[in-house]
Amino acid sequence: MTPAIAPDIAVVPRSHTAKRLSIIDAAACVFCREGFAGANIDLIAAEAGVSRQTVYNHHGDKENLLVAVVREITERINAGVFDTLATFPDKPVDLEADLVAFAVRLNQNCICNRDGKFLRKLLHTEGERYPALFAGWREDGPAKTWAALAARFARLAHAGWLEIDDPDVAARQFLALVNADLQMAMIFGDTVSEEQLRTAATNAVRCFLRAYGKPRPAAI
Amino acid sequence: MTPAIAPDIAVVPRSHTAKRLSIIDAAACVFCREGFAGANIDLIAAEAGVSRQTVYNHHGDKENLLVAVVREITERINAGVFDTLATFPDKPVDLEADLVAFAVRLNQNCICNRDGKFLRKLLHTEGERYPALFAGWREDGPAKTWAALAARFARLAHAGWLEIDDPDVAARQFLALVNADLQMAMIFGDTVSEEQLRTAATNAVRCFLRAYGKPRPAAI
Amino acid sequence: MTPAIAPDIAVVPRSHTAKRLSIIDAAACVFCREGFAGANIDLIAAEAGVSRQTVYNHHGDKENLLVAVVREITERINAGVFDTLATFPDKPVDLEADLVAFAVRLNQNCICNRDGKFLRKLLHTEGERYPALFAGWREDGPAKTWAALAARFARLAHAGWLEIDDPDVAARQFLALVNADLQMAMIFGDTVSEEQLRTAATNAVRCFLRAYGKPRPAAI
Amino acid sequence: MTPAIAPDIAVVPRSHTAKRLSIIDAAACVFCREGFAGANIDLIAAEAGVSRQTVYNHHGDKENLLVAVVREITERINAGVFDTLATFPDKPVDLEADLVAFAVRLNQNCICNRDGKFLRKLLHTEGERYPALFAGWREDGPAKTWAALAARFARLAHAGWLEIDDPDVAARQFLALVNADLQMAMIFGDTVSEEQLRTAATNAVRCFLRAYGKPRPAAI
DNA sequence: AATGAATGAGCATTCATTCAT
DNA sequence: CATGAATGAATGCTCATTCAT
Repeated sequence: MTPAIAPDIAVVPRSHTAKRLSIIDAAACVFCREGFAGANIDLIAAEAGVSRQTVYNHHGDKENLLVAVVREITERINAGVFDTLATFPDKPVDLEADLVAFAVRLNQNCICNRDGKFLRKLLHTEGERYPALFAGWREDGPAKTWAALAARFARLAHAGWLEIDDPDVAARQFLALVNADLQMAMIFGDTVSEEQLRTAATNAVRCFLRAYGKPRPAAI
Repeated sequence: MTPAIAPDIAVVPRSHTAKRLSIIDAAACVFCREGFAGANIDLIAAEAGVSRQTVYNHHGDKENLLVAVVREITERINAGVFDTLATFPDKPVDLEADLVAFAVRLNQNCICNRDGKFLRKLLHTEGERYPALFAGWREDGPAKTWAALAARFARLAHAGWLEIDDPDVAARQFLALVNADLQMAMIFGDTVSEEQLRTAATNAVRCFLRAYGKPRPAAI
Repeated sequence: MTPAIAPDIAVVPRSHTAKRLSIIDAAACVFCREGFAGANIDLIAAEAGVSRQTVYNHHGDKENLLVAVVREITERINAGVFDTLATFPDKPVDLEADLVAFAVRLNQNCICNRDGKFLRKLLHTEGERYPALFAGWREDGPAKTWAALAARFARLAHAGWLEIDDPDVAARQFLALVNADLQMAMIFGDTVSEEQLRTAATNAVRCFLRAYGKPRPAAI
Repeated sequence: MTPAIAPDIAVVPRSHTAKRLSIIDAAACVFCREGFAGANIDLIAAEAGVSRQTVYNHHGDKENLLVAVVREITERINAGVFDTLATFPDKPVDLEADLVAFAVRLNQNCICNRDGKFLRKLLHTEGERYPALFAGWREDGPAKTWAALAARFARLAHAGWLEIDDPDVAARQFLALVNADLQMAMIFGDTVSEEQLRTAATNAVRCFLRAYGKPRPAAI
């Protein structure tokens, strides 16, 4: 009955973790759609494919479940943002093209994807009521990613690609520009095409470079 | 029962309209704080200083009340935006200073005030679920205000103050930049100081002008 | 619309108070039958002939309802005990007969009646879990009634009818004897006949007088 | 699976019976604390140090478990009472001292101990609802112990130590007096000191002997 | 228009009980 | 025998909505 192959050792925990994850995903989905108060635990359970009891066994409480969801999502988002930040064009060939590609990745992987949408909605619906819920995210998320992005801009400035007074401000502005054309779509849940992503990124980067770009640095 | 004397005509309707307004204000407040599902009609009634029945007499239904709230708020917001747009510096003296003042007004009167916050929250919490609710706003709001702002930019460009390819894009970018520094504060309901408003506007306008400004047009 | 006759003035409050009382009575009944945990608020409401909401409007909470029940019952019991104490034979003609009559009244009006049964059951089922609930009762009930009864015995002793060392002990013993024959019946909710009451009282008083009675005091 | 060697025979059954007992003890404890309806099988299992399944394996049902608890406790109580009855002073030297010692033992071993408390609570909480549960106890318990005690008193009376009309009544009264001073403490679960026990017993016996004692019989 | 009650639905949560591993 | 999940029924409580006064 118990085969000798290793993977099975992981079977029970896997199903456990898998259930945990599917619960959190379903909960995120329902919380976003209906808000915390409007979310129905039975619906979450059904959407996760588990019984109501399992939800309670795993998370004990609706509020607890929200906490777990926020934690999970913010962790994923943070990880995604840092991954994407790592693709920032430190030694660009064609700065505009590189920044556009970067902006597209940012939108695709962090802002316009499922998790990004969840986080944004949760922030707006519950951010003011449970600030503590998002305190961790603020510290590990924006506080650090904005600084990291600012550092990249500062390096580009130092290398002669950009002309920037305050890299922090520039970083926030870059992100604001990158989102400028997509906000409405995301609020109403419209699906965003690749082309829209690219256009938005291009618009943003062009504006950004008109503001802060320098006539390409002297090549050595 | 309805006497013919004038005073009464004023008294009853006034209190009627006043109640209507206070109900809508209270409802807006509670809907934003608690979300539609979490909002309690008794609480709204209490916060409006009227009885539950009066709420039903006026609006008939929770959903109806939401509709009324959205209508009222979007109307106010739209009016405010157009009022503020009217203060756009068409014939600027000091373009940067004029744009900064404009941006401050925009934030102060349309985006960071009570109604702006309400609309933003409602958009995020209910926008995806009841897109129809906001269809009117989209048409009368962003669609027109963005165009109007784009037209102003186009005129400035034509007058030699700006160098713009696509005024629509520039308008969206201007708005995005104006909000860049304040989003987090607004999500968490922090109070925003005058100075923060001014700094945010200054940052935004500087970036915008670095991107699209021209060495002041030749004065005649 | 408002008739001049007095009774009507009391109509609304009456129904309110009447409902309050019927809720408490029903709750007492159900709490005793099923215990606090087993009591079903819907059942209480039904038994009281009101809607569930009315129960919540009046008492807010299951626990609160229990508190109200205990308060009401202990008040009634205390009042009944003091009323009965007032019938204690201070200047007896036939001491035995007088004490028997007193004991019968005590059992009938305070111990074997509905309220007495309720209080006893609540004491046993919830006394250890919510001692605070009954703190008031202990102070205003036993503490005072025992003392009052002891005082009566002391006076009888002083008048030469009894020979008592410690009136407090005697009072407790009198009560214990009065109940000796009825405990089992009350635990199982058997109905107690008048005759049983009288026999129990007679047995108790005979024992008590054999222990503490004096060969009738010298008549003047 | 079940080896033929003796030790195992002892081990498995022992643990089995031990578990059975610890389940019943835990159940008794929880039933008394929370009442039947409020008792949680998981809690009982945890308190017994076994798994929920084991509880079901042993007793099959919550109601069944209650039956087992009542059976066990009443058996223990009955056994205890008869053991104590066996220590009744049949040929007393100092009747008062002997009866006091007997009363102390009675309280200590049968009434104020864990089982006594459990039985009393169960009687009050479930006695009226499930009279059948306690039918066995009534027959094997009070019916017999009261008779046995009455017989002892009758013998003492015959031997000239007591003067009693109805030994049954005297037996009930003795028990009532013995408990008079401790009821309140037991209802609220207060711990009862040795001294309190002795005082209560002394008070009771003094009263009893004043009522029924005779100037010590002439020694032969 | 306000107040209090009622109705009926909904929902979070608990729990007894069973099943598979 | 333990663990964890599942099922299904309760149950406390809230709430939208209506009605009567």
